[in-house]
Amino acid sequence: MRLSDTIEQFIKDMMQQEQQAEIDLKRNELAEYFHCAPSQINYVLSTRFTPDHGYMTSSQRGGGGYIRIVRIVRSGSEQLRYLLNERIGESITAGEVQVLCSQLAERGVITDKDAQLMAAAVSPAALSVPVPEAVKNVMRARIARSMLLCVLQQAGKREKAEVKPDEV
Amino acid sequence: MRLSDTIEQFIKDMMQQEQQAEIDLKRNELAEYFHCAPSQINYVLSTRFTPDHGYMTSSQRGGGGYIRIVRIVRSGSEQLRYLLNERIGESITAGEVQVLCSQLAERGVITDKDAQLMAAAVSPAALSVPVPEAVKNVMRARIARSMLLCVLQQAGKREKAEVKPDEV
DNA sequence: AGTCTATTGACTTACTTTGACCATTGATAT
DNA sequence: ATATCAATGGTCAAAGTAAGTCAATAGACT
Repeated sequence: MRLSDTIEQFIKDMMQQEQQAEIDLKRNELAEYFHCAPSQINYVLSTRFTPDHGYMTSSQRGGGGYIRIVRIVRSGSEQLRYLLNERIGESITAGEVQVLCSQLAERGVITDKDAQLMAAAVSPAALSVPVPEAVKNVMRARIARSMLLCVLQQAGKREKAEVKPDEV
Repeated sequence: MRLSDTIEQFIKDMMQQEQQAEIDLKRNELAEYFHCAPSQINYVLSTRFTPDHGYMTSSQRGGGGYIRIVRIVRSGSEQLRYLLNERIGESITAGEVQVLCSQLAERGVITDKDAQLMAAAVSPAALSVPVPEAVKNVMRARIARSMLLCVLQQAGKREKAEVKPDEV
């Protein structure tokens, strides 16, 4: 088995074992544990813990630094996943985003307010900068995806909070 | 946990506990208490108690000197207007937007979720397109303004519905 | 052989902590 | 009044810590 696979499994086991959808790692410690270059950890993250794989990562440098991996809960709305994986492609218009968000609101996946907020983020006014329209639409796709991913991740947190209310 | 974070929390707890929007500290005493260099206190102030974080600081040197930290108090709509008209200019970074949104959430102007949503809209991932960083920051300013305007309008609607006249 | 995946290491960027030196203030002595 | 001094706080750059990037190299699998 390749090292990358081992590290991937190690991290997943860790999350499994701790019943956590979120885990903090020390890049250097992990690297030392597996006797590899620290950047190997980044490789594993970027090839196996991406949003497409159902994970999001963030990190902090400097003293007390860390790498945080969050698993996006798999039970999110079907519609949301469809939008993320298929509907929104490389490029999308402001009008399309607006329609999609309204639909999400109608189905109760997000609030009306958030639908408006997301539409505002990709509105023509928001991107009024001398950049070709084609590029703007690529940005709209990324902005929309980034926000929907955020919603999906929050859905996971809420679920957990509701399922395990005491335990605090 | 980092020393900086510990000191930050210590100061906030102190203000919380005294129910005060204002507190006076002795730099040297604090530093001694935490066994650190006095300038560490300045570091904490300049990275965690800035106007963006909702605080202002002043100080006096010499015998009987002190450091004063004041929590800025503004109503939700005042805060939104301040951000729209003064704070967000032509250009802003992703990090700054993130701090400002957290602050709005902390003050209950928006939810934590919406703060994350807005931060996601201007995150590096959302704008990962081959465009100069300077241009991206101009776009961030416009996107943020567009979203905050949206929040302000929504707040206005609710106010009307709940019959809360001026305050704006 | 050629291509895709994995590994490594040199270099870069980000955040924190410390310390040497500077500036200001109030009290005290002349 | 003025000079001096002790008690504060401020600044800034260096050192320390930890993660990110990227391109060269190495393996693995057609």
